[in-house]
Amino acid sequence: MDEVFKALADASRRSLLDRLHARNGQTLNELCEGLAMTRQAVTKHLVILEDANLITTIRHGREKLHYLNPVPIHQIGERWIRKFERGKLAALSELKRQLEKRDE
Amino acid sequence: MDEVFKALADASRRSLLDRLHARNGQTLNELCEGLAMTRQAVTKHLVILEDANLITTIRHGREKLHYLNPVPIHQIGERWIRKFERGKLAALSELKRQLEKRDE
DNA sequence: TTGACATGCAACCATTTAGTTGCCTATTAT
DNA sequence: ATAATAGGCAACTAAATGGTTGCATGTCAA
Repeated sequence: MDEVFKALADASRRSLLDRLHARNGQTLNELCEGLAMTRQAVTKHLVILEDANLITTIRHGREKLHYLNPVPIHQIGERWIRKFERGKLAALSELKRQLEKRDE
Repeated sequence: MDEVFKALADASRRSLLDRLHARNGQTLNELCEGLAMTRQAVTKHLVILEDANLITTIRHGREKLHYLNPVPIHQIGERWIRKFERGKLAALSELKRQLEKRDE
């Protein structure tokens, strides 16, 4: 879980996930196109994404295809985000109450 | 948005958010209790969380109370997580198809 | 079979990050 | 008034991070 959060912390990596979301199964070179970064830098990002299980790769001859794995993202939504959303309204009204109390 | 992802990338900071979720409105010293970290380290984490708008603070005499702001977390769920969940089933079946194709 | 293409590996570098220590300031309680 | 308490500021450090360059390897096409 920590690996996933760390992987998502970088804007370049999130953008790579966006690209794969737009078109799944791209090669390394395809993912490099238009980025202000060397191929090796992109490779490193992809390795981090793969270690976090956010993408899966398949060698196809001399090319490597990258596929999005949406499961970890979903899990973050389920196990983390939702927990905070449950208490959302309660937390906000509590905050409001305290803010008003400050001016007494 | 980037600030929020960066803020969430650290396990200590996520744990601080958890603590506030369990009990809102804690002081700095309360948040330090039981942590293997100096008070100053915790302060730094709290500043990062505050800059990312994940918490709000109120000075109350000589103490500083910390309140959770669930809005940015909710936004990540809305603007980011959900986007990937939409294509989830499609992506998985596509992945399955490709994995099977590999063995041809 | 040989050249071009797609990717991998490793060493190196600058910056950011997470943490520390030491000292200072403001508020409260005795 | 003064001691204890709650927190703030700044300088420093070690390790992690994001990037580079140079070279090596494996695969495909002419």
